[in-house]
Amino acid sequence: MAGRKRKMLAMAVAAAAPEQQAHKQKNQTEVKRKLSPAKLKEPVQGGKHTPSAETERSHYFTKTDQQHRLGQDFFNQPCISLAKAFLGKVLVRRCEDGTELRGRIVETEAYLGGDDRASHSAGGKRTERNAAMFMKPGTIYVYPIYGIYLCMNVSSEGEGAAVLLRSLEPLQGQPLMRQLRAARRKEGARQLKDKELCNGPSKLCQALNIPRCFDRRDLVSDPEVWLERDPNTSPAQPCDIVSAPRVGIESHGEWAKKPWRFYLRGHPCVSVVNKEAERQSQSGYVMNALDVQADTGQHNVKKT
DNA sequence: ATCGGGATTGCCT
DNA sequence: GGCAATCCCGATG
Repeated sequence: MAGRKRKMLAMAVAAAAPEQQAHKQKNQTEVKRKLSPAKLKEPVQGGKHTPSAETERSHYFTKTDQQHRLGQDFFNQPCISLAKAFLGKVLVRRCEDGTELRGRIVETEAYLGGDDRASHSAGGKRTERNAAMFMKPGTIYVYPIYGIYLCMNVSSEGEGAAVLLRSLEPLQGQPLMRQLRAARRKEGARQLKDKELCNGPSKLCQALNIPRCFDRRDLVSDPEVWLERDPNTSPAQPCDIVSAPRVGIESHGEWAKKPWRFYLRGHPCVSVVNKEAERQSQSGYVMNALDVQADTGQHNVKKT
């Protein structure tokens, strides 16, 4: 089952995407070690290159930072719609030292306000904790769970509605992700596979170093965390998306059954596979997303 | 001031 | 596959 080639169509993706014009270019000048977007070759040697060189040789010094960043328009959609639209998009975390961590979103859950009893904002309930759910679309909602973990959401349109990010496919910065994740694990535990780095809502917070204080930050404008489209991947088709009941909320009866968890069919980084839901929708598309990670997985096993 | 539960994870059997 | 870990937040008195 090994070496299938990445199959995603590299065709025109460029269509209907409003480009949020970048904010400050200041990143440009203070870059210490910027990584090439496509490859992940050696970090650039010390700060020897000049800003003008960056501008000229855009191949090596692309400012992908802001180029592919998703703007306010993207987040301005209803919760369920946004939860699906997230699939395939790339979450980026720019760390203190300039290191950028990237992961492709492969699993989400929609939590509506109002009637949705499983939501923190059920019945319009508004507290200090969930205030971010009521803020403008694109606002990050980070909350602690079970005393030890964090979960990251993004507010959408709709009063009190937000999307939970449940898993990512690691794309860049896996060594640091592994380091961050290992901090919590038993000493001497086996090394995590790449696909295990971000396959869960709290795991991805650890791997991308998303702290509680990121609560209420704005994905549209924040310099340390944002969302971008992947220029090499076409948007997920409906047949690639599995809709299943959300996990971990079975105490909420009726509402626990709503199929508001969404994930890329066959993707190895999905935290919980629901075969029943996959049967119910359709089969025969299974190959697509599978190949993507088979590729990445092998890729990353070899260390940098 | 106290109490109970939780949108999970990792280790152990 | 079961279950403990761990503590913040919100509800209640």
